[in-house]
Amino acid sequence: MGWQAVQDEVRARISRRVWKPGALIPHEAELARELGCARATVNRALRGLAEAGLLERRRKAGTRVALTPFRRAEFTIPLIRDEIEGRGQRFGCQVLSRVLRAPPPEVQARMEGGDAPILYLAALYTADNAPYVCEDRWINTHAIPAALEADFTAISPNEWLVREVPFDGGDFTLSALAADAGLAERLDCAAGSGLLVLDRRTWHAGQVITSVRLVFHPGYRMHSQT
Amino acid sequence: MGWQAVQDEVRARISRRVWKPGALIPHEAELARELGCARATVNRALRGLAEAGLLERRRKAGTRVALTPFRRAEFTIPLIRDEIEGRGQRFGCQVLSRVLRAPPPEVQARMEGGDAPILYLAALYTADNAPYVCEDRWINTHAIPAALEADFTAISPNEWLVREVPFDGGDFTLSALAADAGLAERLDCAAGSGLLVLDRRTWHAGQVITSVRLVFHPGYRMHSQT
DNA sequence: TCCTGTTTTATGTATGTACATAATAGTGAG
DNA sequence: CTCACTATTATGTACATACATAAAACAGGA
Repeated sequence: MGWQAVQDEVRARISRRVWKPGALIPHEAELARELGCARATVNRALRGLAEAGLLERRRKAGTRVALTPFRRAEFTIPLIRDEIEGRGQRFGCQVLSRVLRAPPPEVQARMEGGDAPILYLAALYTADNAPYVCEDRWINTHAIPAALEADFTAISPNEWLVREVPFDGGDFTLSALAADAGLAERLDCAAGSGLLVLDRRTWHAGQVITSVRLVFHPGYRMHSQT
Repeated sequence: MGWQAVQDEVRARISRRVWKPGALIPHEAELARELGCARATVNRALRGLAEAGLLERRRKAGTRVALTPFRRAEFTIPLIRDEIEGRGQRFGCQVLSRVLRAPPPEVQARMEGGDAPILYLAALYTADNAPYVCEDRWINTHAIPAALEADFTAISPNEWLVREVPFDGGDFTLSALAADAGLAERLDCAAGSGLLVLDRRTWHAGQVITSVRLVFHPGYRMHSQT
């Protein structure tokens, strides 16, 4: 029995409630004997299920079925160009604004960089010329001076950064917003529409490289499976 | 060198661009020799980084640094009670409605169950008596007849289902909505507020068990890190 | 040139063994 | 009874070895 088969068997037993939520399951050595494989194989299978949140494991205490499984969800952050072209539509990007300016207080807080002027970019991404998502981006020009020279009409800010700048992590939040007059115009939608908002920060070597807010067109959805 | 140390070393080399995006990295056996450990250890480390999206691996072709890392994001679906009590607020749940009725077409499509009447529940979750999130839930009573007898005043629908019903997967979408008059009243907010919406489906044995829409109070945010 | 079948190679998986580690369970002294 | 120490035990990790598998690279023939 390979580790995938062991996983399937364990999943099935949990699903059929042979092993109930919160219950202790047999230890690795016993499962290995029962299923006719090495303990390493069982370990591989159970470790995977624990990472998926289906099991909870502790040394000596053993392995038990999670009380609330499927709480962890994974989704892939959209690469806007791929998302649009993947549906057979034509991708477009217009840079609406590009200035050096002092960030507003909430951006200062997010970027932890004080009130020195940094690069601000406003862009609109379109699918078949229809507004798809608008982007407000702040770039830490102290960490990335090259951003001052980059030509963001030839390549989108996001693609330039991904290509040119190393980074090693980030965080983001999802929220909702009602379209004010300015957003309604940029996204060509009714004022007051509910809009999905993604705020993202990207890090490298302990510094915030860039902070970006994406406001999606009305009706946009993010999907995920568990 | 343990597998964690190997991971750290590889992360560092990617971060410092010793290995650039898209580039091939040395194969496992060579890394094992260089770092002074067994191939299995290197395999464990690299497999983890590939799962995290930092590397791309293919048999025979080798391992290369991902062009767009950090596209995968994981977050934990909130357990409403925990989320509220975790902030030191008082959790509350009122069931506003509970009827057997034919689901509207979009719910029929989501539940793949036709137009036979099923159980509909509307509830409001509160934090310190302030509306926190409102829930519209449909329960497949053919799969879960016990739901017809359950007392959802003593326990929230969500908690009852998690406790009583086995399930083995689900999916969800995140979107945004402008509050209409009804939602504004339920959530005690201004009509037209932008609201975050989570639509979730839960499966067991090939059937949709329950479909639920959560509409969060204005200003609600979901967080994640990569 | 193009197709086809063969070789080569890097990753993927399985196994037995050994030891490390964390945390429970048990023991004994006070 | 309580505290401190010890033994036990299930998981965690490391390693050497072996074989499986996918896919690129190569060779040979039409």
